[in-house]
Amino acid sequence: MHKGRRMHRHQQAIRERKSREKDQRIQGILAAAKKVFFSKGYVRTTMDEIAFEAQISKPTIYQYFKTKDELYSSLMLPFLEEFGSRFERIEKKLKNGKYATGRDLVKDIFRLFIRCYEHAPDSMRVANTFFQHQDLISQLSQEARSAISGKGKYDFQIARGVIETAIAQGLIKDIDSYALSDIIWGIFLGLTQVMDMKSTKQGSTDKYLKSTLRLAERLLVDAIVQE
Amino acid sequence: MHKGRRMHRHQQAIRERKSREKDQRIQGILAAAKKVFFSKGYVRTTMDEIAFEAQISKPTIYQYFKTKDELYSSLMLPFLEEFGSRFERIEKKLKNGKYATGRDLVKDIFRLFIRCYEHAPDSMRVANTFFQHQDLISQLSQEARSAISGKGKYDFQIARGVIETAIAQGLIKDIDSYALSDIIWGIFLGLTQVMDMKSTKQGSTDKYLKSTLRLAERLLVDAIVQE
DNA sequence: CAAGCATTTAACTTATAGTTAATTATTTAA
DNA sequence: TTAAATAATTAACTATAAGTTAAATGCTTG
Repeated sequence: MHKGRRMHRHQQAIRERKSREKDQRIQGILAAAKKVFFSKGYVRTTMDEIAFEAQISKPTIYQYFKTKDELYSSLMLPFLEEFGSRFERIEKKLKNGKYATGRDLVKDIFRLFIRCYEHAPDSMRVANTFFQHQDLISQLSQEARSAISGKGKYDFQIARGVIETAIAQGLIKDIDSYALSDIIWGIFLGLTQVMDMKSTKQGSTDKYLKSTLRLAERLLVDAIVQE
Repeated sequence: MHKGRRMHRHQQAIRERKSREKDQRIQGILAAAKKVFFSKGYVRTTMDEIAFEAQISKPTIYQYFKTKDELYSSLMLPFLEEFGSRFERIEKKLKNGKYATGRDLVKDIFRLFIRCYEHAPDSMRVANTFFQHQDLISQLSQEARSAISGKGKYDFQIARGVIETAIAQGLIKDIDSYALSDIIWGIFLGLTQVMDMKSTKQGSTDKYLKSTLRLAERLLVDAIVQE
């Protein structure tokens, strides 16, 4: 009986390691893919190059990702998750009555966007480019599609919930929360893109993006904060 | 002598017709390309299908457009031109002192975006997706690249000029005109994209986009108009 | 009618996504 | 220690699409 139980624990441990290794492999592929997709763009990225970058063979990639599209889309998930969890923190703070003014709330929301951008600017760009490929989304496997659009919808929802709570608390003016949350997302998405359009090179862009976001924040505060 | 002159005029007329026909051919290709690119997206669009849609053969396309990328990018030009000329009209009106309030000016700017969107929503979307393909731009022929980026820069400039003039006239508050014009472009670009993200289907989107834009307009007016 | 032009046809080359089967290496369980 | 299972690699393959080419066709002009 003892032996049987030890055995079982051993197998358990092995399964854990295997799953860990599998995860590492997937992470390795994702990291390589992100690097190549970001530097070359979707169209000019080849699976062979990703395999080379990840130091594995091409069929191995296909063992973990059905298609190029699916690999590309998978880069979105961790990013959307980070957005969501950061929003959740703001939501918690808001529900605990930690925001004295709407200004503070808006400041935190903008800080969230900037942090996400700073934390992973390449992911951010990949995310932005992803949304242009509407046609890709529909081609994904059911699984991948529902995972991504689910996370995306969740992020939208939680952002809207934050706005609604803020309105209920009288922190910001009574405005259509759907539209307002779309506007805030839109400002951020649009601004990062405008920046990318204007300067082919990077570098000084980040600083300018941040100062422009600060102005956008100020304008938004002027427009929506309840005095 | 008479005969020689008539001859010359005749040749001239023929050259004109030829150039007109050439232009028609190009327009036909562009129209077909726009249709296919918009319905299928860049990746899944084939040159054979564009040729079929335009009712010409594939090599003929390559007579007018070096590559698929260049054809894709060329769809941008008329769009950027329309933007520019609409902005020029606003600029003229502004310089003639036709705007009594900043609110009227902002309203016209938003109307401009909505008109461009209504007039050619597919171009608008193509334009949006175009800017994600940073990698495409660098691959274009010198000619195509400078034409597009030139027009794009011009549009940015004229928008900024309008804002500066409005500030000088005391219609809107004294705000960094570069940043403010980026924010306005960003709102529009971002919002159309957020809309595209949220609804895979179209239809009701347009109405919702317009009402959201109206809210954005109101917020912007509240934030930047000088009272 | 002959010369010049744009267009088409039909083939081709090249690149890449995606797949497969045989082989090799590694790990596990007895 | 060894047989079985697992995972990866190799090296091929298919299919599709971009881009090219040359010869043939037809239309316009002089």
